[in-house]
Amino acid sequence: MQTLTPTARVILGVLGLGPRTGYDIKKLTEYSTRFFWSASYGQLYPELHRLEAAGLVVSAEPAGARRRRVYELTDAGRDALHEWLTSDSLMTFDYRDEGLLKLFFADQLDPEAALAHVRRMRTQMENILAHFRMIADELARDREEDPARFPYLALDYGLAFMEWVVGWWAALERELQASDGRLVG
Amino acid sequence: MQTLTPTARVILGVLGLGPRTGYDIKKLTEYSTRFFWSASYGQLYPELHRLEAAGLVVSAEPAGARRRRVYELTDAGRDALHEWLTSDSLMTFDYRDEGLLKLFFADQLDPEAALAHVRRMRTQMENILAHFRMIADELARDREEDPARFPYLALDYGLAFMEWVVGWWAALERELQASDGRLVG
DNA sequence: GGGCCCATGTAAGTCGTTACATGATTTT
DNA sequence: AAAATCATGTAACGACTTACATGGGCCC
Repeated sequence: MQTLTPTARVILGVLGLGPRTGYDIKKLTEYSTRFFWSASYGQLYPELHRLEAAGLVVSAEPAGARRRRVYELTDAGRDALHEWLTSDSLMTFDYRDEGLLKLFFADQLDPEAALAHVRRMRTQMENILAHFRMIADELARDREEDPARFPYLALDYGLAFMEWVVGWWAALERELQASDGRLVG
Repeated sequence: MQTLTPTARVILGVLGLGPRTGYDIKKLTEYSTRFFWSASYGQLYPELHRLEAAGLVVSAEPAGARRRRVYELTDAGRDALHEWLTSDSLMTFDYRDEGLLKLFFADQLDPEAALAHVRRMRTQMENILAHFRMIADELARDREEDPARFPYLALDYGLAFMEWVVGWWAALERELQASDGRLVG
């Protein structure tokens, strides 16, 4: 059995929750896994076709006015999903942060410009955090009727992570401000 | 002036520190920015050619036995670098974490399998952290003669980040262990 | 009737990694 | 003499995003 492509992993995971259209999958990931695992239409639809050809999912076109194709897992698909979830091979862990790259080179800037960069970065991270909190608040409302547990843990990770990030940049900002102050005053 | 490609950003940043060969740039990033901004030969060499054609860098082939091409910034290149470092457009911030994706779907596993996943993830993150500490220790030795300041801040970020990550997974592991214990005992 | 959401798909372009090919020099 | 390191490059492949094309249904 060959390894699932990156996009196949989200697809199977989502279909494990129940039958969905490609559109449904996109919307769900947009709202939940997007921060740590996104999927775009350009990947999603072709991958659904490949998965069906490989026998891991089947689709049905329910009667109804609107053209739509609902996918669900086959037994083989469920096996592949379980195999992926429990396999202990190395898991993808990618991090790319342009703000950190600029910081790395900030010796090439004068102190005010470096401080300005740190401030910009702190602001940008605060915006992402604010967006996160909005989503968290929206989800908190449905939580009582939702039997799922782990999605909230993933959300907690995102929230706590962004809080940590904002804290790190804010602390650096204070530090640089203090040393700038000493130079000027 | 058009935006620099992702790889061009590291290249100009590194060349801002002084003349380097493509090989030098690779090695330096391998040891430092790799965690948050990597560069492979397949991107590096072609991009160096493009940057030279665009007039942002110039190369020289120094006399010597070994075939090598040393690049350095032109004035235009230095301008482009400064422009990038001080621009306030949105900075790339990508995060992809397969362990978190699996956690998101962990309601589909039985409690022991979910706990096993969390344990695996904690272990994997601990290994990355250990690798980080090794690099940090090596760098700490040269630090006294090194006038640079900001690269060490970026390293600190990486270290502190990985510590936070390990802490998060370890805490979750304890939590799940406790609730498993209640079910079993 | 207009605007929004549902819904599927493709094409083009960008970005990136891996593996390979090649060969010189230095170190052990 | 062998192994490691210096050094440059390309080809093939994989993954992803964006923009576009198309059209139906729902709600105000």
